[in-house]
Amino acid sequence: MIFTTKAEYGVRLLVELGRQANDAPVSLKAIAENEGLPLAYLERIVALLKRADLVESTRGAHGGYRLARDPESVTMDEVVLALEGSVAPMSCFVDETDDGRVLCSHVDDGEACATKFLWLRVQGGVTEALRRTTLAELVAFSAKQDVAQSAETLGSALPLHSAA
Amino acid sequence: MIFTTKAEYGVRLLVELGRQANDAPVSLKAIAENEGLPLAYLERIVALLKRADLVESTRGAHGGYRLARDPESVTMDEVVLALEGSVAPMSCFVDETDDGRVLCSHVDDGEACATKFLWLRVQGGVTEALRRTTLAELVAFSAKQDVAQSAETLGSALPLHSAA
DNA sequence: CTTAATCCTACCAATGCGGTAGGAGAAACC
DNA sequence: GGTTTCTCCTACCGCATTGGTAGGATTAAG
Repeated sequence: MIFTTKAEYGVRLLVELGRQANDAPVSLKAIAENEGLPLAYLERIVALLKRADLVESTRGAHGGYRLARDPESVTMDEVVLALEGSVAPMSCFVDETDDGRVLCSHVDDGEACATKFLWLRVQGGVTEALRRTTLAELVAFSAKQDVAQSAETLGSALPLHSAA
Repeated sequence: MIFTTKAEYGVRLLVELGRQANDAPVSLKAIAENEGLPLAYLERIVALLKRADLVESTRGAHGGYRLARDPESVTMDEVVLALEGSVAPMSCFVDETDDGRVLCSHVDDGEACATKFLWLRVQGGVTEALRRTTLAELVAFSAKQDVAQSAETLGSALPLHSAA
């Protein structure tokens, strides 16, 4: 498994916030009910997003969370970094270098890892895929799915659950 | 963490076998000592590789393992699939479809996952990186490292404890 | 001052991972 | 034929992490 539910729930949370057109804060309780996720667990997850300045919060009644930045500018690699810590292909990749880029620890014990070469490629593939996906894109996707689904459940003749 | 030590050790094992020029089988004990890995654990790992027809074994004294195929033709996505089961970005990706391609389980409970869209991209990035890396490439890389290292530690230009 | 929300921290069960132990078969070599 | 050296197989175990809960403090609206 590459990611844990932290990433899953955290991204969903952000998408949910992104769907909100106005800038009124959304309570975690609403999101938890909407997505069917445990509230107490979401609280800990949203804390990670806040620490990374991806969401803002207002406390007290009628409070909640809203996106701190334009969804277009939020790329998934920052999001996943905030949620999962870092994307390390292998346990020997200790997270040293500032922003998620990690390097192998046993560089030269005996023979230099041929595996390191491989894992670096994999890591590149993952971070590239994450970086080229923005929150806005996911929000748009989710909105499209909504349309498709309501059409399908209503029995109309509109495009089905395909992407286009 | 994307991969466990199964992938790490398994790939190393294959590289070690690939370094062997002749077709004489190599014992796990030799590999374990060479790489500093626990023998009993390697036994379980190599069983996965054998089940996937990536290595052949001969039992008894002077027995051991050898590659079952040309290293050029062995891509890392088969290897990792054999070792790790499947590369699933998220726990909701249950491995159904034959060869490692996995799909999301909660396709349409409430709203169709925008996250699924993301994880599929990530999975694509990983498998693509794995598929374009062959065992032969890793073996060559490891050999190159040997030369560089022996030159550096000995100051001479002779091969060190390499296969030949 | 009650209510609804964010915050914070400690706790807990289950799972999986890395590793060990102890053998049982199979082939080479004396 | 027996010993040695391997592959094979299965059960076990400590440990860390994950996913989730509990309980409460703080803050602000009404």
